[in-house]
Amino acid sequence: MKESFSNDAPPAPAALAAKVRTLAPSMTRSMQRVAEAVAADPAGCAALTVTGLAELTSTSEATVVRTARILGYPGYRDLRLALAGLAAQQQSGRAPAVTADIAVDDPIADVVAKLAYDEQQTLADTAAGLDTVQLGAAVTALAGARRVDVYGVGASGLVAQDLAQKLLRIGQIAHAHSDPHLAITNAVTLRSGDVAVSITHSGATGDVIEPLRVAFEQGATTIAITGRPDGPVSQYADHILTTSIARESELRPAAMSSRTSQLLVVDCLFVGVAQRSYETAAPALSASYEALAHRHRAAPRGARS
Amino acid sequence: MKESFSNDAPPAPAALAAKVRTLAPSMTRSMQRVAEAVAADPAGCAALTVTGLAELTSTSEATVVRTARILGYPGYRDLRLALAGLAAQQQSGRAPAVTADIAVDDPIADVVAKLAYDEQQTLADTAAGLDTVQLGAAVTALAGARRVDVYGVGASGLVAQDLAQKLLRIGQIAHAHSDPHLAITNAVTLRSGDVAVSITHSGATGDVIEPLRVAFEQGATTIAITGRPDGPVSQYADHILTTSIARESELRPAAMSSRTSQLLVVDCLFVGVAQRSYETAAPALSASYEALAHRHRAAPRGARS
DNA sequence: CACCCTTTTGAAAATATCTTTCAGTCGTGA
DNA sequence: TCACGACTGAAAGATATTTTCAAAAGGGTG
Repeated sequence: MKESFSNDAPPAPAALAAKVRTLAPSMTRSMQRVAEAVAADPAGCAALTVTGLAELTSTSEATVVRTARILGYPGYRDLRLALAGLAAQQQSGRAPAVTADIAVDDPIADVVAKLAYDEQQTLADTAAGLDTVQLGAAVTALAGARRVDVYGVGASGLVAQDLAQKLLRIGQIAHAHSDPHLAITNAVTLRSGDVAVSITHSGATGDVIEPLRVAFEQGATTIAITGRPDGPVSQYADHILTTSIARESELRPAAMSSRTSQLLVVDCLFVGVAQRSYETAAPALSASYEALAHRHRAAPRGARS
Repeated sequence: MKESFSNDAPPAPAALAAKVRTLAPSMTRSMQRVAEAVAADPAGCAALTVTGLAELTSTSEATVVRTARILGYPGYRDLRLALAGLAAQQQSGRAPAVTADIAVDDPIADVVAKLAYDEQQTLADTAAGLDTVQLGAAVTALAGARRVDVYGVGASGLVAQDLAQKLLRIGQIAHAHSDPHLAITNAVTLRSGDVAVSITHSGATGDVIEPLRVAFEQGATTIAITGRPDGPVSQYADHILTTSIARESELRPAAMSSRTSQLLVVDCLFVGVAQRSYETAAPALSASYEALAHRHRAAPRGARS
C-alpha cells in the first residue's frame, strides 16, 4: 500500500537492480551505461565520485546526475549513499554462519571470524543450558561462605584463579589451587559454612575431584563446574553447574570453548554474589579500583611522540 | 616511529560503535560529542552534511572532520558512506539487544542472559576491530620466535598464562610473568628473534610496560594486546592488537569484557601460530593430550548412585 | 539530399560540500 | 600569575556536485 519501489517517496534502500531494470527503457543510451555500472557493482561505484563514474562509463558528470535522478534520488550524492548501504547489506547478507571448521590454510581473517563465531555460539549454548536454580543455590552458598576454595588444573586452573580473584575483589576470602596436594591439604581444613568449587571440563579430573571429595566429607558446601554433569566429580557436588561442550578439532582444542563457557559461569556466579552482598561489595570494588589507579600512568592524549 | 595506531587498512564497515568506544578516550570533548552522535544514530548522521553534523553537535566542521580522521576514515565523506552502510545493516539486522545494564535486583536468569549477551557483543566488536594485518605480523613473529615472554598482571595475568600455556602445547618456549621484577629480569636476556607480549587493558600499566620496553631495547619483537592503542604501551610495541572496550558498570567491571576480548585475541594468535607450524604443532598437541589422558578416570555412566 | 526540429550529450560555470589553515580561547602546571 | 600547549571554530582554500547551455546526434519531412 504505502509505496511501491517506484521513485517517488523515499530514495529506496535495496531494490536497486530491479529499479534499474524497470526504468532502463525510459533512459537514454549513456544513462543506461551508468545504470548498468551501478547495478553491476554497487560497492565499487559507491567509492567513485561523479567524475570517476562518468569516466568509467565514458559519459559526463551531467549524465551521471541525470541517471541518479531517474533512479529516484535527488542527486548523485544520495545515490552514492544508497549504494554504500546496499553494498554493506550485500556484504553482511553473505556468510551468515561460519560453520566450517578452521583449516590449516585459512587466511587469518577467517580464523578471527570463525573463532569469534564459535565462541559466541558457545556462550549462547552455555547460557541456554545453565540451570538457574542450581546457579541460584550456588550463589547463595558462595555469598554466605566464610571461606571459598577453588580447584582447577590446566586450562581450568586459570578459570579457578579468575573466580578467586573476583571474589577477593568483593571482600570474600577465596583461594585458587592448582597444586592437587596443596589443594587437599587445604580442603582438610574446610568445614560447614565453607564452600569448595571444582572446575573440570571432563568431569573426571582426579586432581580436582579429590580435594572436592575431602571438602564434601568435611561438611563444606561443594560446587562443580563441569561439562559432564554425569561425570565422577558430581558425586561430591552439592550444586552442579553445566558448561557447554562444543565440538573440537585439531586446531581448536576443547580447552578453548570450555574455557569460554566456564568463564561465563564464573562471571554469573560473581555477579550473583556481588548482588547479594551489594552493601559490602560495591565499596570493596571501588576501593580496589582506587588502590590500583596509581599503577597506571596517566595516559596522555598524544602518547606517541 | 613505529607507525600509526589506527587500523589503517580498510575503513571498517560495521564495528563503529566499538571503535567509538575504543577511541573515545583519546578524543577531545567536542570530538566525543561528534562520535557519540554518530554512534547513537548512524542513519540520521549519514543524512547530514559536515555543516549539519557540526551544528547538531554544536561544534565546527573542522572538529567533525577531525573526528572522522580519528575513527580511521580519510575524511568526513568516507565516514558518511560507512555510516550509510552501517545504517543499512542495522536496518536489515534488527538487533534484539538486551542493552539494559545489570541491576542489583535482577533475577539470576536475567543476569545470565545479560552477561552472555554482553560477552557475545564484546566478541563481535573485538573481531570486527582487530587489524588482521597486525595480527598476521604478530603471528609470523610468534611462529618464528626462539622464545616467547608474556607479561600481564591482575586479570590480564591470567590471559598471559593462557597464551603461554597454549604456546607451550605446540612446542614453543613460552613463559608468562606476572611478577614485574622477574619479568624485567627475564626481559633483559631477550634478543633479536625472541618475542615479548604485553597484555594490558588500560595500555598504561607500568608493570607490564617496563618489561616490554626492556625487551624492545634488547631487539626482541614486541607485541601489545591492549584496549588503548594510543596508550604508553604502544611506544614499545612493534605490533599492536586492539581489544574492544565495552561499557562497564558497577556490577560489571571492565575486567570482565576486557578479558573476553583479550582471550579472543590470544586464541587467534594461537591458532595462527599453530597453522604456521602445523607440522610440529599437530603432533605436539596430540602428545600433550595423550599424556594427560591417564589423569582422567574413565567417566562411569551413572556415577551418582 | 538538404533542412529543421527534437533529443541527447558533455564542457564549463555555478554552487554546495568538504578540507585545511590559522589565530583566538581555554585549561594546566610551574 | 604567567607561560605553554592543547582545543576549537571562523574563514580561506580545495573538491565534488549540480546546473546551464550550446553543440552534436538522431530522425523525420519537403
